[in-house]
Amino acid sequence: MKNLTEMLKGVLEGVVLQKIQTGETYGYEITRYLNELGFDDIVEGTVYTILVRIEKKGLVEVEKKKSELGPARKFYTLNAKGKQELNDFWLRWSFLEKKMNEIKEQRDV
Amino acid sequence: MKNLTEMLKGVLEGVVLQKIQTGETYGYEITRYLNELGFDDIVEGTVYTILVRIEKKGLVEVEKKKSELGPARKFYTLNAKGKQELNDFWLRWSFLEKKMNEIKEQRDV
DNA sequence: TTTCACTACCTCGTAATACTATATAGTATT
DNA sequence: AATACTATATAGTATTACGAGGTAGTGAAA
Repeated sequence: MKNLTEMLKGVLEGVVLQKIQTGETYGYEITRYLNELGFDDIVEGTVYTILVRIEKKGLVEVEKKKSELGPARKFYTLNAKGKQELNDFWLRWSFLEKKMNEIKEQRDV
Repeated sequence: MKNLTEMLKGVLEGVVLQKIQTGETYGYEITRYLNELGFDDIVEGTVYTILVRIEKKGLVEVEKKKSELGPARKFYTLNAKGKQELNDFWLRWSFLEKKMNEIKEQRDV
């Protein structure tokens, strides 16, 4: 999907938090997940930026583990604050989704 | 709704375009509309920057008309390019909404 | 053994966008 | 005269995703 960049602002971080909550994961894997999901244009740089940010915000715990395939991986897990933030994120999303549907209905009026 | 700012990026412009398509309107009225809809924190400055932007992009026609209540109003209407852009906007939104629902379903898995 | 592919992380600079704050001005009411 | 409401405008700021590049480990092919 083209021109999605601006629409992803304020959304992508929540998606990453959700992915982490679903199960311990790391940057490279998150990028692959997003690409497979259909967010083709999301590159590693974008994901790492988000990971640095959520770590600075204190939303995650980080653990470095060796990989058999390459360099060590940095695994992320949500802490209490991260779970709270994820919950708030979905509340924001639901609000927006509801409002957008109200607006959308005027489309063919 | 708090902390909605980032999530509105890439969305608000589309909402404004939709409002204009629904019927000839102007900045002050658009701001009131958004506030009534539940986007309480959106102020006039935000709307006017969007209006300047979509005019520069050539998505709208502008007509100045006198008002009985105050200074003259600048009325906006969508042109062909604006209608195309609005259509593209809803396609982007639908894509994102669909993907977000897929992601959201993992929440309680 | 060296070259390539894949895995994996990191960071600087840029563009786009919403918001803050402030200014200007017309009309009506008190 | 002062206030409230209507109405437009813009310069500066913060946040965010992205582009472009760099570093490094492992294993397979050349």
